[in-house]
Amino acid sequence: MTDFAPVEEQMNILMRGVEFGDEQTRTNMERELRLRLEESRGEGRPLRVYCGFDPTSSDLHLGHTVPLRKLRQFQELGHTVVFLIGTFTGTIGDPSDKESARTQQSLEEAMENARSFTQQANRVLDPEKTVVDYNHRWLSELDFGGVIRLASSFTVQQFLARDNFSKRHAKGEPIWLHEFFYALMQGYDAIMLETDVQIGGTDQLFNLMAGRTLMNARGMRPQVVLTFPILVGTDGHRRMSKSSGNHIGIDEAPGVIFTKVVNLPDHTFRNFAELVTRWGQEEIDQMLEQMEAGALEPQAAKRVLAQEIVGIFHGEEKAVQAAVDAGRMHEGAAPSDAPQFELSQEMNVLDLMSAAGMVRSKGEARRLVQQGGVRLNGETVGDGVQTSVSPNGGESIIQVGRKRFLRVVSAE
RNA sequence: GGGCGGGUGCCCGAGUGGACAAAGGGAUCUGACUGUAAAUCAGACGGCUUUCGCCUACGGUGGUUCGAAUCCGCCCCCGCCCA
Repeated sequence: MTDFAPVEEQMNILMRGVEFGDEQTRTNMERELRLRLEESRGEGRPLRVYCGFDPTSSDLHLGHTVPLRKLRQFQELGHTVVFLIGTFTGTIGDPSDKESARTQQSLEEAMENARSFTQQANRVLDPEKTVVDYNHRWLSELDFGGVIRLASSFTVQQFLARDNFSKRHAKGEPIWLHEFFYALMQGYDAIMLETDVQIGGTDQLFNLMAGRTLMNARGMRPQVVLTFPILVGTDGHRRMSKSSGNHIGIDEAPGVIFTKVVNLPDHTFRNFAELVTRWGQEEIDQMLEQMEAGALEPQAAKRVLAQEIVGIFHGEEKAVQAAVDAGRMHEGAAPSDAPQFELSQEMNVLDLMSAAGMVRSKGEARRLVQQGGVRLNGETVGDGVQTSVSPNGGESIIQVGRKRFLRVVSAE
């Protein structure tokens, strides 16, 4: 039998970073969680905690790591964590993201994505203590009568009250009927998993609450829900997501993550520091104060942040290297992880850029040269056709703009 | 089922027979400036091509026309209102 830490000690860790946007909800959830922890400790029974993830892409980004790290905390306190992959929900399309409201994937695609997804999640979770499950297992078994019974717990008004739907309704944008079922599906997940706690982003509050409603309707004890602030993307405003193209993937190269973090708008510092670093609150507040007072350059602060984030996913060594590379790039030198191209015959700069995949088309390469954006060994290329590189055994560096580098070496 | 309004490039959106690879904005990229940022300014922004030019593109398809994103037929899809 597991020995659990004192309840207040657990509460301290678990409630950190939790945000509901509503005081009453917070008070209620805090009370319910405390009660469950007390029971858990008394009975020596771990709580079942879950969070669902959409396998819409095969890569995890920093936004995903926020709930993952909370799951990790539950694991470390001895509770059972279910990493649920929305293999079925993914085939429906997520209404929280208007772009993907209609994109529906096949189960095969979802399973395929789920594989690398899980692998990446294991960098944050403790694989030994994680139960991985897939919701198509029960959702695809549900018959129409079952769906209707779930639906009968809600009114249309309840759904229309949801921000996401009411906005689209007001603007005359499509709201698909199947999107309503998304909440039902998530709620059904909670029922089937018999969860004690479900966590998610604040944008998921409605869905998590729907789970409570459904559990209640079934005579089950409603799950405790904990929600977390949304991590913004590299644009500094919209929620981080791959489809918005403002994501920072945890599987991206150290140098890429480092650069993306340093280039974040200053005002996102708190958001990132609180949600994706291992730093304590005091430490973060102190940095913010120093920045406020002008004692700490935001740029320098973001470099520290970048190194911390790279360190979390790639280790300290890579993080230091990324910082060094960033410095080199600033001076116009190629970073250590610059892609390499093996040249076997003399080529002009345009063909070379195109062959190496630095540009989408030769037209783009031509334009970049015209705009003075291409340098060969530090010298701006004036004519992409006249300037060529030959495989003479040495190394040449082609640079596009400030951050795209290519090492050209001779093929054997 | 009926009436009306729509479907345009990565996104939003103008364009209702030739001057349209298609206004404008956003996103993105390059240059200047700068804190490797933001803001600002300048330029670029379908593909091939040194240039001329050619090809592909305005929901789909078939027409009309010397010529269509623009007109006509059929089909698919969305919104609003009525039932």
